[in-house]
Amino acid sequence: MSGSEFESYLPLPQPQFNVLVSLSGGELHGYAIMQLVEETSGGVVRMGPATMYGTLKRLVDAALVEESDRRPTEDDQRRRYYRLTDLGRRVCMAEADRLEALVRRTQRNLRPGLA
Amino acid sequence: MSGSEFESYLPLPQPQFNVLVSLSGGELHGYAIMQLVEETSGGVVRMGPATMYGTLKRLVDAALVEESDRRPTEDDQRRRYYRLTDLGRRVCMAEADRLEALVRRTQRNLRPGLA
DNA sequence: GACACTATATCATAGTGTGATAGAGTAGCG
DNA sequence: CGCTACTCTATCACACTATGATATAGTGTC
Repeated sequence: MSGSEFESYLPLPQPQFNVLVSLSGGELHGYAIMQLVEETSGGVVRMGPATMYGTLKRLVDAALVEESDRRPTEDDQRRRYYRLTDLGRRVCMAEADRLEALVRRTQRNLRPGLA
Repeated sequence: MSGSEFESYLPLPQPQFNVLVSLSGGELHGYAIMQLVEETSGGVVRMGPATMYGTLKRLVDAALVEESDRRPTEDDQRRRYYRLTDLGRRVCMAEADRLEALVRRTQRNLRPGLA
């Protein structure tokens, strides 16, 4: 009837979706995610370390994200890199589709009739 | 630098956005919103009464939604109708724009490279 | 008038989100 | 070097949100 079999993960809490989207562009370490989320949202979405690392932990526990063992040598050794799992990629897309429908409905209802 | 002046309301908690989108199609009573959210999400998003009425209360307190004094005569008298305020309409659009950017980024990053 | 459903409402609790804070590694500089 | 500023991960304590369960009452139908 509906769509994918990932619905049990949906709707994704906002910080989790933000992190998944950030990682959709390639693997990153936590601090970089924090900065990226703030940057790409134009400063609207601010994610402090507590939100960041808590969210990351939940995503790893849910197997949507995994830690990469790769550590580029020229890197700061503290950095821990994370990447999407295949499941995470699919869930992220499913959530994006869900949100897209909401966005379209909003725009259809609200754009034409600006009082 | 950024966009609208509604950023202090963003990001909107998910249930609040769901309610605003539901009301973007016209005024509704609470029970109808509950059903509409579940229907339009294909059953993925389920909003029980506690979430519904709690969310509605917050939206009214924030002046994004207001109760309509109109009561269609043929109606069940218990029903209380709600509608978007002008502010609510703008905030809803701003949130939709924010989400649209995330959705696009996800699709751009994830659609092409389906392993 | 009994029964199923609609409709609003609240409580108690679980689960998330968040600022503050800590502490260690890194980089530059005098 | 020793100082300072910044990066990076991490956790605590608290506030806020979300939710299932439950209550109560109106509506419709047989």
